[in-house]
Amino acid sequence: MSEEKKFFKSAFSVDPVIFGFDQGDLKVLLIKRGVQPFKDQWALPGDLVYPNEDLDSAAGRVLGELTGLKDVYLEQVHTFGKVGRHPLGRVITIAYYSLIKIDNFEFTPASLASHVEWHDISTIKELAFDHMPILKTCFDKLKWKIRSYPVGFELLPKKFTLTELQKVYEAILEKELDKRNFRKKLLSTKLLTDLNESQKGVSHRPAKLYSFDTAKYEQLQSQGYNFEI
Amino acid sequence: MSEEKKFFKSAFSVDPVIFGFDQGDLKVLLIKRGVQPFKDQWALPGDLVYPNEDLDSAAGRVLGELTGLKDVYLEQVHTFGKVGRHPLGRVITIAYYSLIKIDNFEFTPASLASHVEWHDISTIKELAFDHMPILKTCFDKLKWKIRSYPVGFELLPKKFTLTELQKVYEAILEKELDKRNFRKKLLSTKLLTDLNESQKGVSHRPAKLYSFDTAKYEQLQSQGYNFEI
DNA sequence: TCAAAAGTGTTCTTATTACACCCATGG
DNA sequence: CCATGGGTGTAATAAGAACACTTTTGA
Repeated sequence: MSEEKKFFKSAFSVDPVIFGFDQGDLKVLLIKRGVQPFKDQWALPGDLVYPNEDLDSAAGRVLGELTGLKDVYLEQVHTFGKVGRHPLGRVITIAYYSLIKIDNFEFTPASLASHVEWHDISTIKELAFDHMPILKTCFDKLKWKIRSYPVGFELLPKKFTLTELQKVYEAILEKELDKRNFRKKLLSTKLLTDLNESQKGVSHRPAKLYSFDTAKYEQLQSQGYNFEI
Repeated sequence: MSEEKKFFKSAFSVDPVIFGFDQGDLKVLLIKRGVQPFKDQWALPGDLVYPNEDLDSAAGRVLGELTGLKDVYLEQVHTFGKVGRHPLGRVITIAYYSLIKIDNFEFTPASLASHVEWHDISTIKELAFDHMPILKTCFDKLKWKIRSYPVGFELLPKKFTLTELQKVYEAILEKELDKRNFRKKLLSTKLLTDLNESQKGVSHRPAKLYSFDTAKYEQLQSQGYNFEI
């Protein structure tokens, strides 16, 4: 046991990559660091995990403190643990990504205190620590995920139009999709509920609103159904 | 900094799930624990990560100590960190899976010392710690991986027959595949080199031997090619 | 009446599935 | 000459890709 003491001198953190969607662009929530190391640089909003705290809970806590949101989509991606990646000691970090509905987002006191901002993912060129590769890994995972699971909806309000949904896919996959094929595919899943409502106040033909039928998806999934785009 | 001291009291381990393939069955390398906790129970061959050791290196080291092999296929899968998952303190573990060619496998002194055995994956019902869910998570990842990347070859000798390869896929995917369609698909990738050699000493028509063209795969992949089964 | 985005089907091409018989070898 | 696994092709079906015009609304 005393032999093992030397091992118990490490810490670990969680680093959630928080994705949002607005105006046709995929956004990432970053904080501007107020303290050393990497003072005044943009970083992912990570935190150390408490000794009595589960990893997923820690990621959820960081997310809640920052956004005021509970019960959002959160998924572990990869653990980064290079020796020397953190100036304070041996700290490995477990990366998560989260999908949130930006319109629900409220700045909490904690997030007002420091600088917290949405950044268009395509404009992020430099981050503190090893946060650039973490961001890339999480984005790649999201790219894969959205083709096999219906997670795109997590970025949209409950009621959305098909064009909005298509723009989510286009922003994440970084390529344009054919409107007719996209609609055909999505509607053929039978997982979109036509709400018989329309957009209001747009100066063009108003689009129909849909919602995603989570219950039906879960029921189909339990029977072996796979959502594929 | 003293405030942060309380965080630096944790340890982390790596737990590689080592897959092998023999006689048509997918195998996992397990050790029988010689010490408490979980003495005399089967477990994944994990170890604590040294303070000055990278995570991937640690997983490679454990693998090398146990099997005598270097440079084998190794991939990080997921990090398990529930409070209380380890009796000695806060220990989170980073799970890896590895694919090795069983015919290269040699017991090293380290592995002779303790009990080390290949177990047919379908027969494993109970493991020490939280190693059952770790095993399941790694197996699920391998199932996914083999459909999108040519990793099945890692489990076979350099020269193999198409039937052997098919059996690898069937063992991992846990379902039977059509012989003609499987061969058509694999040969259409143009990534198998026909060695113009045949099996020797089998009491039936001898099968042709193939090898996987890694260089060609990497070249195609860099041009955006996706291997899909 | 104009601008802007919504909505809608068909054809062509490609990939997937299902399926049965002859072949080469060792015993 | 028998038992064993190796090796091969085609037809039917399903999925994916390409493509252009009409509709509805607010200004």
